[in-house]
Amino acid sequence: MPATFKSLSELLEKVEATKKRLKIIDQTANYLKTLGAEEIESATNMMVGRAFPKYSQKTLDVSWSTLTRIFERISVFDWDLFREAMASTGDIGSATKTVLEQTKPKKQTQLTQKSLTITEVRTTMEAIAQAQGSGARTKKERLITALMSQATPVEAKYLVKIFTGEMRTGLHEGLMEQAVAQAFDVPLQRVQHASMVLGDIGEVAATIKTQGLEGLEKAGFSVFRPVKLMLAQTAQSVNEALAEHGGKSALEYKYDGARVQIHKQNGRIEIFSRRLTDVTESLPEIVKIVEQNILAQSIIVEGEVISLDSAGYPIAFQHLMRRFRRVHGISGMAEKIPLTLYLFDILYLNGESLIAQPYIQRRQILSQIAGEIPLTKPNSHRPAQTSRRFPQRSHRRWTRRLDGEKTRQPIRAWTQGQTLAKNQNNP
DNA sequence: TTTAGTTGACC
DNA sequence: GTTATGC
DNA sequence: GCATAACGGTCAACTAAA
Repeated sequence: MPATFKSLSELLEKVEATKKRLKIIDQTANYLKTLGAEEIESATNMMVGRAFPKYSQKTLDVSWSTLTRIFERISVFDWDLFREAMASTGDIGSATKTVLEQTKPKKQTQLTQKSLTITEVRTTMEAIAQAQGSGARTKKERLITALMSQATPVEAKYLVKIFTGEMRTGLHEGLMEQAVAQAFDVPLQRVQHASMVLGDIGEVAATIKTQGLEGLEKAGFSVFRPVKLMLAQTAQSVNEALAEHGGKSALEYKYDGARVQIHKQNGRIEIFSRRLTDVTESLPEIVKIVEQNILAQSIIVEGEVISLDSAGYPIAFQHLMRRFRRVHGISGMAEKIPLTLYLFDILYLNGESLIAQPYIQRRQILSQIAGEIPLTKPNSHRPAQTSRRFPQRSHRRWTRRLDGEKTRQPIRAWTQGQTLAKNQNNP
């Protein structure tokens, strides 16, 4: 029997009620066990506040403003009560529930009405994401209205939370990985690895559900499926970071640009942003650079895209931003704001994952396959001198805006000081 | 055709 | 990206 | 101590309204 959205809402109510992480994991794990193969990916993503898998390019394009109009239409929305509830909980979803509980809907809801299933909610959300072009707003609103009028106040609360992307239940992706591991009695490390290479924890849950531990062990990088990135952590000082690494550290300059993940196979190239958005179309010259330089058959590399002005200095980040996600006037802007790529890591090469390889090894392989593409500049000092010699503060300088006006704001320049990425696989 | 409002995304 | 907060 | 939630500033796309 398909799981109801009500069951998911009730689980999240229990999760929200506690701050104890072990309890959250326990309750979530027990709930995951009750789900079927066809709904577990949707449910898992909804629980962590996503309508779709992390790697998915779909967006709902719905937020609080749209929801407000809808609630005004389907019920007598008590704004004083809403404000009061917002003040006490600070949570839009909770406030919505409070209001809906105390207001009578305009339309009579049938007591015998069949309750929403998780799969139905996903299907409607697909349709909402699909609605584009003229009349899209109306269509989205109609679909949301249909969903909301079938929902109880508690369900509406979590629909709102998913729409706005603000869950505030304490059940975040890290805990969900633990819950999945516990529910299916598989090693946490396996789950975490699969979550990284598959780019989505919901997909991991579905894989285990249908293929068991065996399926999990088979999970590996797949070209054109964006990978969950390893994020850097900041330290108070260079010495603190060096200590964290336990003796062996590599230092590189961190460029104030945009991080990209580049996939290539059989001549096809795709570029993803930090949040796994496909930005290939916006960056034609980066595609060209990769095409001309990286000859490997299949590859996943990471780099930083920055823009240099005519004098060879990097421009301020806000100018660079105008290139990303742009779909109009790309070639014109490409002339005004030309982009440069610096590579800093390689995750996958010709069918082999490289993340278990030490940093030195990966860097070596990267330099061999990069062609003329520069790598991020490494530190060249000896360890004893590192702390003293490596730049620890931003270089500040004046820059010119693209329109020629001189800006008064100093910008973060070429070197931003040390940032030492703690590599979970190779500390 | 222009302007305003909304949304999402990057650091 | 930075800062605040709760285990 | 650690991980995450919550926040800020800026920009472009998109749809609806003027």
